[in-house]
Amino acid sequence: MVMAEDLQCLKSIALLGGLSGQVRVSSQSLGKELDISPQTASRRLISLEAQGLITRALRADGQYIVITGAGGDTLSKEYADYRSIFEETAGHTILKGIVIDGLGEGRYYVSIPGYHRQFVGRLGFEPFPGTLNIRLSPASIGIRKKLEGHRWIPIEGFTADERTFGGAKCLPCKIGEFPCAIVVPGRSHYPEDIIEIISPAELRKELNLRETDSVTVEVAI
Amino acid sequence: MVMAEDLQCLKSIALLGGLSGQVRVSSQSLGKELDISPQTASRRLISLEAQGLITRALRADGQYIVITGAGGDTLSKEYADYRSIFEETAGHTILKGIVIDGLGEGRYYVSIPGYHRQFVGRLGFEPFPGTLNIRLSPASIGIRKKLEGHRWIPIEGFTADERTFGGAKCLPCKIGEFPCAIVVPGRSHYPEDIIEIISPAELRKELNLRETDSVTVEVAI
DNA sequence: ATTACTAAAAGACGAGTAA
DNA sequence: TTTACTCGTCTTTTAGTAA
Repeated sequence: MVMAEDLQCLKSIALLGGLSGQVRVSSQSLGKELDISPQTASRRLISLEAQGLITRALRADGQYIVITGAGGDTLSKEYADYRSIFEETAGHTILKGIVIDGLGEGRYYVSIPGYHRQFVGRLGFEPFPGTLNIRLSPASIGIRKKLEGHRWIPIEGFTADERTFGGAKCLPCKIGEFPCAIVVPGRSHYPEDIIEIISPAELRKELNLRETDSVTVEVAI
Repeated sequence: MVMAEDLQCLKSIALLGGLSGQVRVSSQSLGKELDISPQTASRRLISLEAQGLITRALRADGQYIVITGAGGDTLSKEYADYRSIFEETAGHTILKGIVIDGLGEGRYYVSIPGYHRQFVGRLGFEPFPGTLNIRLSPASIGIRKKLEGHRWIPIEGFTADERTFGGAKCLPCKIGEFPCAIVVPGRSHYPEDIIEIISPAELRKELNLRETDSVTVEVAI
């Protein structure tokens, strides 16, 4: 991983136009920009070059710098991070994670008529009796939080056979081409890194998913 | 200015959802994420809190962190930097700089009939006899480089009175509500931090500009 | 498991300097 | 003016430890 200071330095060069072509930079000018000494600035440039992030052409009056492909990639990744912090990806949000084994609870709940009826009526599909459990990647946990503000479909709680069944909420989504929904129980303190998916298809079979396989869930905005 | 490492740390918290609400972070998990020791991670969090960029609620099992408004602003500035590196601002590009005194050359050249005729014909306005010279800010120098790929309007060179006059190119733009054009001489090695503006209006007078006043030039894409 | 201290080790910084 | 070295200083890091 590129060190934070090097990245900061690379960004400055990019702002000066280093991605579009040669930029004249001196240790002093760069130092002023970043509030560091010219010596340190010089060292940073040497370091960036050693990492293959920039190429330098030294002249008497300074150095002409171009950001390499690798350097551009580095910046681009950083940019993607910021985009995922501030924007929802145009039109859809992506959650990534790995398949984990559920506790078999999903299978039980989905088959209870009081829930089943609501799933069919409000989601528009007949859920396969079972859920796909996904452990989200750290970054996806953050993205998932933003989904809280979306239009979740409520599943009402009810009483049957002298037992109370709690409410829940669903968010329609897709895995590959399969329509799905994220289901979150209403009250209980649900772990934030895990989501449960229901779908009319048996996703594990259809997508040939095993434990620890990675999956991508797409939520339309 | 926020230190590069602190910023990196703040970004990680944002990716985990710290902008939308509380995030549970431990020194260890953060350390793993950033490839630093838990001790250092702990120190970073303390530092971020001291700078008012996050608030922390310590519990036995870790700490619950929220990014403050100031923290969000910091990230937002960074995001803006990356946007200006990778995107052209939607619909228009902004160059900023300060007014500097020209050498009076502009006045001379604009009044030469061979040029004057072309300006009128190709730019659609009769230029005031004089140019506004602007020294671009460091960041704008980078942005200006991207403009190289735009559709510049050529001004042909010619010979008159046994003298050759070199070609140039123009890029229509606006300062405030005044239509203008950036003029760049064809051959000569023109300093990259300076642009020359022509306009039908006497901009210095109309906009009450004096030396070192800052100006914003808007180029439509 | 945590956080966060102290103290030793490592590493970065910038002044000075040469080219 | 530059770059980039050396070197002494100071900061940062991490191990160890306590709570």
